[in-house]
Amino acid sequence: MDIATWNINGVKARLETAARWLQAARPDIVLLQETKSEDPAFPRDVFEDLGYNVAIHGQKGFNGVAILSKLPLEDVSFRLPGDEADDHARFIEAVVSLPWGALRVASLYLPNGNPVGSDKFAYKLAWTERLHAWAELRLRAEETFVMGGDYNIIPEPRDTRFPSNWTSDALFQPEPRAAWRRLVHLGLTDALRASTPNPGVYTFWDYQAGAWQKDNGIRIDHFLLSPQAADRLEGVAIDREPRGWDKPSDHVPVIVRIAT
DNA sequence: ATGGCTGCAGGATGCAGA
Repeated sequence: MDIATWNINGVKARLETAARWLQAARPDIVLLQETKSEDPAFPRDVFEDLGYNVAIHGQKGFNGVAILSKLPLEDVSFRLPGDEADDHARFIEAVVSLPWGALRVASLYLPNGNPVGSDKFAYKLAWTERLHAWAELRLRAEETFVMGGDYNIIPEPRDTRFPSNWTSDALFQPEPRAAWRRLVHLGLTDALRASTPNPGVYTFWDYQAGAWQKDNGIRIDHFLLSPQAADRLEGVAIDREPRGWDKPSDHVPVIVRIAT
């Protein structure tokens, strides 16, 4: 089965583009970020008509995550534990049943954190620690899970065309990069890096300054897999095509293939 | 390039993104 993650930068602005991609790629599960839609306004029908069950967690104006699934979604929950005061819609998880057992999927939208040193940066680091705790708990339970989303972290210099452009940016600071390494060192597999060590593998290109045309990209959309999920990893792909369509998101889908 | 776009809320322009 194929599981995709995609920051679509506005579900209402991206309806045609999203439907076009879903019909072409036909993923079984899609983890969406930056839906930017309150729940009553979320265009469920469009995705249901394409054969998906829909679980959403949105808010007004920004953020917002969702899970689309051709299989029924069970045990849906909407919050990353660890801070009851956090009212950002950045996390949703659910479970699907497969012949070999339960697969947990999480769609996460990690805070951007700019500017460095601000409250937003502190929030990013705190959120990452909460994600670490969540992953640790699931690993201890030896669950089969995939956590996909917009991590807003450039893990290494090879994950950006021009590392020097990002030295002052929250996405490339030592602290979030260390947090990423701590996540991986828990025993999670960075699906893309299980496939290739090569540079030039990006998931985001800025709208500005011809970044797409110049291939001035960064890799910030990731899948981390538990050992049980990594054992079933059959392939990973980044679909750059929709970045070249009209009215594109600035991110493209990343897809993992999991053996059923 | 001084974020040079884009989406959203709201009804002008500011916030947020990365």
